[in-house]
This record gives sequence, structure tokens and C-alpha cells, in this order.
Amino acid sequence: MSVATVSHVVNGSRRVSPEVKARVLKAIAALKYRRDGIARSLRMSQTRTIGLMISDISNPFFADFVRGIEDAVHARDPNYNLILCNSEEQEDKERRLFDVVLEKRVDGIVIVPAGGNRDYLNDLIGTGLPVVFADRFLPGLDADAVIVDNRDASFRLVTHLVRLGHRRIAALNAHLAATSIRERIEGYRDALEAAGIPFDERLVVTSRSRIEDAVVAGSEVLDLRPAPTAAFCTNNFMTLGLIRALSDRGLRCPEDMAVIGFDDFPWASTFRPRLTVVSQPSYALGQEAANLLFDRLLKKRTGPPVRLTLGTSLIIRESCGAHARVPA
Amino acid sequence: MSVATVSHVVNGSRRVSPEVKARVLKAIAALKYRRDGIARSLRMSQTRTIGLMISDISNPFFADFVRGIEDAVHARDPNYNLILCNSEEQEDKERRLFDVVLEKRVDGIVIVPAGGNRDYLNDLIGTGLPVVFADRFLPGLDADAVIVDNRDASFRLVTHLVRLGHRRIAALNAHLAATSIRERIEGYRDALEAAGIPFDERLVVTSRSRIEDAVVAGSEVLDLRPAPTAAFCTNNFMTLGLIRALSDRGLRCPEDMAVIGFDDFPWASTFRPRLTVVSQPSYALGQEAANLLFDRLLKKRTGPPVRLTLGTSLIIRESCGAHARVPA
DNA sequence: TTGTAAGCGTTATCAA
DNA sequence: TTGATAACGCTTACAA
Repeated sequence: MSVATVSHVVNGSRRVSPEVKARVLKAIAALKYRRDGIARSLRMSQTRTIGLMISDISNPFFADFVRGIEDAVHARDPNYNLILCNSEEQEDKERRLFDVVLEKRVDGIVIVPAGGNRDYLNDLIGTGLPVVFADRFLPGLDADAVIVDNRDASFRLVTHLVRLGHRRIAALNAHLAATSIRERIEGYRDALEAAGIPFDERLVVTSRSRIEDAVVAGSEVLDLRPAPTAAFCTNNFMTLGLIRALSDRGLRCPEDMAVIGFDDFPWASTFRPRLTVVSQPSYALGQEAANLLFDRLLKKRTGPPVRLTLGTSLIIRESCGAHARVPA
Repeated sequence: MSVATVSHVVNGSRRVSPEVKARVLKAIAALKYRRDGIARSLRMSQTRTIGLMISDISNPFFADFVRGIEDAVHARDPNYNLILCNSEEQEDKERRLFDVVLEKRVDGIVIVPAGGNRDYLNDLIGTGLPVVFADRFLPGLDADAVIVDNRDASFRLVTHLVRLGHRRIAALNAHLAATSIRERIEGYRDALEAAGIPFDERLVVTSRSRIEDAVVAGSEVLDLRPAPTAAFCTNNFMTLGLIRALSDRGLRCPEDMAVIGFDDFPWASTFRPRLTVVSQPSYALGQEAANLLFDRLLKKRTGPPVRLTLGTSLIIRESCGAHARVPA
């Protein structure tokens, strides 16, 4: 029989007489034939593969996020796969990864942008390849995006601290080129301003976004004089670093310093200090990103870029010193 | 100029006169030409893509493991990418994922096997596709593997508990089809036996390998009568679940129950209770797996399967109740 | 109901 | 130093 016939029985794309079909199926089983997806992709110009550019899969925020994407993608079409890329927030690494993953002709790409590569990304979007920004976006780039209101979330979080009576509140600022962290610092400033507390630049300590660096930055926070009574951590590495710095000095949280952080952890409610945080819907961010991407992919939506903002939740536990109710 | 010429300047695969080369390069830039990796893969029967089957990327053990693979792969050849698959320990899901990822003609595959699909995997290995098992292996399957000595690690961990005087030691057993967990339980039995403590089946409580399930299993452990004074958790979900169960009841660790766990966490030394664990070299497991795979890929090694066993380390902190030295 | 053949964009062989 | 062309394995329009 002909290759066409085989193709049709494999894909069920046209009627094939039962006997021929049976023969084909038998041959397939006997030869352990497996359709060559590469040839298929070449012919159909569709790889059923999606690129995924995040900063670091060992950050639990991104691990959850990736699961959200994967689950949503499989819900739409189980034949799709994800190619994972960790930029580690480095523009040059991000770019090199883009180059290799684009050569593989992914059908679309979800990007948590490191912050640079603007022209590169602009060109990329210009090619018509479906692109969705997630968690952060680059102003001026015309692509779909799913984000959270970082400024508002931080405002609520820091305001909580203010209401507890804190006036000297340090900020541990992760050094990232993307917008999100800047917005968090703005939310911090807003909260101070709303409370009539003057913003003091010396209270914001900047660190590379890794635990080890955050530990030393946390230590700097503890050396500030007059000592702050509380600190706001702009992402989960900062939180981990600060708590470690406290712990290393034998200081206690919240007694010696109240701590609040951006981003939750799955175990944050069971280990001590129980962290008071604002939690991003990491899994849902992934799901929504995947859905935006698929809508573009299938041309179910063709208009101008959409920007989706998901809600955050303030989770008050104990590290802030509010011994109010402790949610699970 | 001809396609051949273009191909050769792109790949530097033969001498091209400077002027022609310049023209080609200019055209490439002008047209934003990007080589089609799919066509290339078809021609060269090589995709520069590696499949990766793990159980769940939100488990920090696997997140680290994946980073180890990625880093080692990029060290060997930065043009390679990883396709990530989360089997969630479900045989059928694992199999479906294999089917789609194999159709994409990955050059090799690193597998943390869920435990089933033996015949399927056997056939797969039979095709000659480079396969490396990691973290676990399936006895009888002839492929390279990187593992740790689970039995020995558990033995040392539980023995530590025994030396502290515990005689009634429960075990929280993650229900997984793979060998690793069984070996851990064996190590537990070995340690008991070596101490002359009779093994009591009622003290091993089995749970699905997810935090939520582990919480209820942990609760069952706490209901055991006479109450165990200590518990051994066979993986990090079990540990998390048990600590949560303790915390939910207002019980304290190690005062009310000593806890030891298999697998470390990056934050385990900074939050309380500080966990005493045996730590697997997750990152190194990934690296070694990637290197074994690449050696096969490049035919640098062609003999019989290799089995690599990496060392584990016992990290004594506080959850075991040994207020000895507390390592960072 | 089935078969033939073009064409997807490369690489590689062979010829010029 | 360069070019023409076959082949990779599939899908699909068209023919039988």
C-alpha cells in the first residue's frame, strides 16, 4: 500500500477500508513504526512545541508557574510540549537561549523577560510568532501579557506593617532589570507616603536575586542605624536571605525584626517563622499565559495585545508580628 | 547564489570567498533569515533536543536536578534544549508523555521512572535511543543509570535516631512504584534490626506522594498507640506533611516527636524546626545523568550500561532532637 | 477506495 | 570556489 494510505490511517484523515486499515495497523505494530514528528513539522510548519523562558526553575514561584502552563497546554492539546529555558536573569544568556529555541521553530513562546533584549524581542514579535509575556512585561512591546498589580500588592503588604506601628521599614530590593521589582518598591513608597512616613533611600538595600547574595544584603539591613524595626522583601530570595541573616545572628523574627515578603512558599505556613506575605497566583499566571498563547496560536483571537491582571492575596501569618488570626 | 553556498556560510562548512560571504551575510541580516532547525533535523536526523521525564518540577529536588542536567548539557553543547515532562508518578501519564516526546525525535532521554511501563521502556531501549535512568532505576532494564544508595542513606539516618535513644520509630512511606522508596524502607528496617529493635509493620504508614496526602498520613502517625517518639519520612513531601500535621495539632518538633527526612531543602537550615535529613546530590545527579547521556549520544562510550552511585550526606540539625552542633 | 507525486528547508554529494 | 540536485519522511491535492 502507499505512504498516503498509511498517513491516512495514522491520522484518521480519510476513509480507509477496514481490511487495508487492519493491515496497516498490523505492520505498524510489527515494525514498531512511529511517525516522524520532525518530517511532519516540516511539512505542516507546526512543531507542537512551546518555548518557555523563565529566570530559574529552582525558584518555587516559577516551578508552580511552569506547572500551570503545562497543565493548561495539555488541557488544550496533549500533543504539545514545553522547551524550558532558564535565563537566570542574564540578558545575554536569555538571548542565546532565544536563538537556539527559535531555530527549533517553536509554535509560540511564553516569556518572563529578564529586562533587556528589547529590540530583539520587538523583532521577534514583529515576525508574528505568538508571544506572551508573563509575570512582567516590557513597556512598549506589543504582545499579550499576564501580570499582577505589583504596586498595589506591595502597598497593601507594607501598609499592614505600618498599621502595626512600624515607622522604620527597610526594603530588600532584588536587582532585576524587569519592571516588577521597581513596581514593588513603588508600592512600598506609596504605603510610606500614605502613612506620612518620609521615604529614606538608605533603608533600601539592593541585592542580586539569589539567596547567597540576599543573605549578605540581609546582614546589611541588620546593620542599619538607627535599626529598622521591620523589613519588606521584594521577592522570595530576598525573604529567604533576610531570615537566614537573622537566624545567623541569633536574632528572632518577628521579635527582633518584623519581616514581610513578596511571594509565598508552599511550606510557609508550617515552618517558623511563619511568613506574612503577599502571594501571587503563580499557577494561575501560568494557566492564563498558556491560554492567551493558545488563543493566538489557533487564531481564536487576532486583535491587539491583551493585558491580563490577576489578583494577589495578603496572607497574614506571624513574621510581621501580628499575632492575630493565623490562617493555615 | 545557491542554497548550498548559503548553507556553507551559515555553517562555515567550506571555504567561501569573502565577497560572496559578505553578500550572504548581508542578505541574512536584511531578511532576518533564521535557519530552519526542523528541516535541518530532518536532514541530519538529529534534533539537539533531550527529553526529560521527571515526576514533578515543583518538588525542589527535581528543580535542582533539572538545573544540573541543563547546565551540564549546555556545557557540552549550548545548542541543546530540554523538553520537560512531569509524569506525576502516573504510569499512564508517563506513557502518553513518552509517546508525544518520542514522536518529536529527541536525541536522548533522561528518565526518572514512575515505576511501570517496563515493556514499553524495554522496547524503547531496544531502539538504540540513548536512555539514562536517574534517581531510580528499573531492575532488568539495560540502560545507564545514576542513583544514590538509598538503603545505606536511610540506614545512617535512622541509626542516628536510634543512637539518640528512640525505639518506637514510625516511617512515613511514600507510595511510589519505583525502587527508591522501597530501598529506603529497607534501610529503615536494617537500622532497626542492627539495633535489635523488632520491626513493627503498624509503624509504617503509607501515603500518596503529595503534601496534602502526607498531612493526613502524618496525622495517622500521630494517632498511633503507643505513640512513636520519632518518625522517618521517606521523601520530602512526607516530611512536609508530617511537620504540618504536628504543627496543626500544636505539637512541637523535636520535643513531641523527633523527625528525620530523606531529601534536603534549600531553606531547611534557616526555618524551624531545622530539619535533620539525608541529602541527595540532586544537582550532581542531573549533571552526571546528562554526561552519561552525552557520552552515548556522541558514541564516546558504547559498551554495556554503566551504573553510577553518588554519595549522600547526613545533615544533623535539630528536628531529630540532637542539639549537637547545628551546621549552617 | 487507493495511489502518485509535489513540496516543506535543509545538508551533502557530485559536477562544473 | 560555487552550483545543481537528491534525499530526509511526512501531508495533501489530484488522479485513477
